[in-house]
Amino acid sequence: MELSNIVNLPVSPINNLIDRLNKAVGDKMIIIAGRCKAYFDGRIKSTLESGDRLLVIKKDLSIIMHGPEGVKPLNWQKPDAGPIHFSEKDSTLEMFTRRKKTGETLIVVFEQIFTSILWHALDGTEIEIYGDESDLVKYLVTHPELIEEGFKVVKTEFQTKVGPVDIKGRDTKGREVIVEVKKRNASPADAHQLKRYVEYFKDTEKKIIRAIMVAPNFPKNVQEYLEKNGMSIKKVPWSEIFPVIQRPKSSKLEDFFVNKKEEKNS
Amino acid sequence: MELSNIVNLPVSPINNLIDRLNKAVGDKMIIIAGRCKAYFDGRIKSTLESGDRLLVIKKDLSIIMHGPEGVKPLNWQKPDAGPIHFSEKDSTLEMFTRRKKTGETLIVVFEQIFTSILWHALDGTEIEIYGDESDLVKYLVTHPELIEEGFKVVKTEFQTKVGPVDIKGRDTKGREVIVEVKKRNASPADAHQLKRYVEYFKDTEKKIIRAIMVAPNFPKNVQEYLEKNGMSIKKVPWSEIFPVIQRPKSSKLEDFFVNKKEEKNS
DNA sequence: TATTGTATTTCGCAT
DNA sequence: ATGCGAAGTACAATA
Repeated sequence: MELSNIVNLPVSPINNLIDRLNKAVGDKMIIIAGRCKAYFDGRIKSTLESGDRLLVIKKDLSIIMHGPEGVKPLNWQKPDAGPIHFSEKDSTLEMFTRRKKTGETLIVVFEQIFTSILWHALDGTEIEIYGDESDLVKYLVTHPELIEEGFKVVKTEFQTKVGPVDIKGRDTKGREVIVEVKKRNASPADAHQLKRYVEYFKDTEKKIIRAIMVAPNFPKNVQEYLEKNGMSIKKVPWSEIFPVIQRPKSSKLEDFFVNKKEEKNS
Repeated sequence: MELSNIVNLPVSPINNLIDRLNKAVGDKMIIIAGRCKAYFDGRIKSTLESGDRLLVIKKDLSIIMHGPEGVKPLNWQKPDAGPIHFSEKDSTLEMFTRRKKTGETLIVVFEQIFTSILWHALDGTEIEIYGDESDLVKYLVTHPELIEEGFKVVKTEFQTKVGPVDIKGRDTKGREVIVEVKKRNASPADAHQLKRYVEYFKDTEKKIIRAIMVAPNFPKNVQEYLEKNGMSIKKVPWSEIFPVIQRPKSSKLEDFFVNKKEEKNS
């Protein structure tokens, strides 16, 4: 990877700054720390009174403006915001952008600029994630006993008219079973959704089918609703199966599963 | 508002840098542009191979790490991430934080630092937003004919045992009506929720009550479900009522409504 | 403090 | 494109 270069821009004279900012748009990452107001109009309108903000314009023309607190930006624009233009307005620096298609408009007016940086930042490799719901299904497929003793997986993650089914299988008595996998505690809506699956199979395919909901925990009313309607519950503590680590070692899902199996066999 | 101060930190000697970073944690906004790897472990795990990143640590101990593209951070931590500590590891700068309660861990290892900034950024006034769901309800209250000819509002945004009700009112025949307001197209879940309200009133208060769902549009299946279950639909094109503007003029919801009324009267 | 519901949700997938 | 559910959702309001 070649070396990135970075420039700390002098903020005055302002004409020179504006010129360099406009030239950097779409090419370098632009970082401006300053005091500004902002106006957004799109699906909603918002105005932001004067305050200290960190404005970042990336080379894909996405815009992010952060205040002193919180993870969520105060204003933003998704990539390809539209032409971004800097100009001087009454000795302030104004950034204007308007997305043609949607009319979303973001205007930022800097009264003061504390520092400004242009950075030719380069992509690294992509992020890898595991532990999402699809991974939970994959994990259950390799550990079907977690669902029920003797459970046999037949099919996973397929579509039906009433929605996607996580796992279909058979129990020890050969009965058909559908399994709904939840990463978080089961909600009433989840329970109702599962019931709709069962009714779908009963109504349209004339099949009585068992249903098991897998989740780390079940609120009492949800558990009652499920059991009252002939469905089963199975608690699976995902947080223990996908535990937090002290220090990073392996990043691949496969490696993680291998480790888990070794632990089991040892 | 007092003047913010900002410091562009020399990145070497590294010991001095680490010292100043650790002292700034929780006090100043820390901005680091550099090449780094990152490791996160929490509800999911993620690893991020080496690349150019912008790391921001705010005074509320929220952490945001951005790559060269996109609005969404590559890694982040919500406020009060836990103790954040910088240290030297084999001539790299390592940031480590672990949230005690959840075990969420984020480690960032900088191989190179291009620039580093400490900024005593100050809060401005809060953002004002309008056009959110609560504003839609307020708008309907001042324009009840949009719901139904002759509709009279009785009560808005109040709680019931089955959840919040947007608007309660009476129709021309004096019948009680509840109105569910949606900013986006109505979903099956929305329809089901509204049905639960009706059933709640029927079961627990022994009242037959009408229900109207307001949304910009209704997918066919949702419309069928609603009408089959005795509920009404009303299309309200919010995008035309809250249009995008060309240039910001007024920011207050009240002003906007005033303008709308003037337009109507003229 | 825990739960609930909105969001310029965003994001991804299937239709 | 549209619809629908999940998200390391984030965040505010509420019980």
